Amino acid sequence: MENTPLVRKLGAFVALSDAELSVLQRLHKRRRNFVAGRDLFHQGQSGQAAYILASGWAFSYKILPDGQRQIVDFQIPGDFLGLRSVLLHISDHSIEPITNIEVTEVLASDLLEAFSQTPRLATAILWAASRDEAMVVEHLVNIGRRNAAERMAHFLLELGARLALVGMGSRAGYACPLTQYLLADALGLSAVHVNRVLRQLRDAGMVTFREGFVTFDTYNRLTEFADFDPTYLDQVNPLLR
Amino acid sequence: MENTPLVRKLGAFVALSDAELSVLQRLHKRRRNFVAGRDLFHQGQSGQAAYILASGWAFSYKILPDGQRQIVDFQIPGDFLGLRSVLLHISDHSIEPITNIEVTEVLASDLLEAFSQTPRLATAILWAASRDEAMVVEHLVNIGRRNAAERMAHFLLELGARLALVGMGSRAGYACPLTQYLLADALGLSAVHVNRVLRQLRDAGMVTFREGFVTFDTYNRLTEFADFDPTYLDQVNPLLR
DNA sequence: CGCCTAGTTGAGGTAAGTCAATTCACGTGG
DNA sequence: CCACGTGAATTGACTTACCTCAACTAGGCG
Repeated sequence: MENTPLVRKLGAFVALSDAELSVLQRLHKRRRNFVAGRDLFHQGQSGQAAYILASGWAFSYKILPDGQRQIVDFQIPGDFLGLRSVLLHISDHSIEPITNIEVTEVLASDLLEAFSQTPRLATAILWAASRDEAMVVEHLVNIGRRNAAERMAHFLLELGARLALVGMGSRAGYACPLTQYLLADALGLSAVHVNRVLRQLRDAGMVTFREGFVTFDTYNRLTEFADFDPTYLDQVNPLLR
Repeated sequence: MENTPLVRKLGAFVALSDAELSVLQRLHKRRRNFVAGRDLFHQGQSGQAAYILASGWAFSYKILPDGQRQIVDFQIPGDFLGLRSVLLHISDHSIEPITNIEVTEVLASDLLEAFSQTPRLATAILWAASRDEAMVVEHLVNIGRRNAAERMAHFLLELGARLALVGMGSRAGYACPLTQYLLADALGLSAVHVNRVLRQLRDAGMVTFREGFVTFDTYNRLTEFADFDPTYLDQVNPLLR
């Protein structure tokens, strides 16, 4: 019973007691499904519930008035969807499933109430939110100061490391349902240039992204090229005991 | 006694009881001063304490191995310094004061202990952290999808709105100690281009940044040009009562 | 007085964007 | 079964936003 995605995720941050686990269990109200391509919620909407992604892929993004899109992050199983929206009581971004997805719903009211019963839970959530923020910061550095090829390499490595943490990837590579258009909007590039950069990395013998699979040809050379340091992703042993 | 920067900030998020206020008071251990230009802490260092900025300006940044710098955000009075570092137990970024600054120190251990005494405090901190994250997300959109002039305009407006919240600015403008080099590293531009863009905005009659003062010449035209929507900054009335 | 930092401007280079055409896989309907 | 449309990937030709290098000015300070 303890092996829901949420328990696994938070357990990595804070050692949870039986009492805390049972509070956590009661948070999972409903299991829901959403189809690929239809927004879970939209920027400007007020956030009533957050979700934990159980299976499938999604992405969070913002749309500019001229129609341009910036993807903030991709979500993989175990990740929160819309946690910030719940806390700020308004969504500053939209979330769209890439594949069909399964999620478990967490109501805002339940979450806040759970905090008062088990403060350590609040600490765990705060930890998870901080890790999410650290990822966004790394994306900022990526887009702000790296060129297109380094950016792509860094992105593919980060995604691989995150997938490896949930058993969906390794140093060899991983299955990846992202299109070049999605990559473009995540990396602040044009789709055409994404294509050229992928070819460049492939020709250089570093990574190959073909037909839904990312293959790391020379992992070490790639990490050096991209200046990839996975520290910010590490789920160390529980820090609160 | 209730009017420390931290109390003001958190009180905007969560209505705090007398008991909670007194816990909060005890958090403020020491008042410290740091001089301009010397790092408060450095990336890779383990975070033992966070600070609340009482006066002066600072910025958080990351350095790449080739010496390039990406500034993640600027901190003004009332902002946290290194909150994420404390929670992740390791700093993923550095912080440097721009001016001489005064801060109050909050020890990590005290903060976590306070959570267990007053869970609503944890909620308030989580709120504050979410707002910080929302700002970083907006910076990501800014750098990823806006051109240099829009980026600059958006940045100056955001800073103005934040300063207005703490009584240090208005729609007319504000005092601003940032150099063009700092702006460049925050916006992912070169210092030379920052100079040109500032001239362009000045010539267009939208903003003037001269000798440490930002003056909004035509506030409405500027917000439209930059697509600036301050929702993500708004400190609405306390949501938890 | 001379050095240093911040700002300013010009000339020329380049990384990445735009526009456009082609291919391929897939699904859908006549 | 084939015609057709649609979305994704690919590649070429051309444009451009921003960068780099470089020179010069002005203020602050030992």
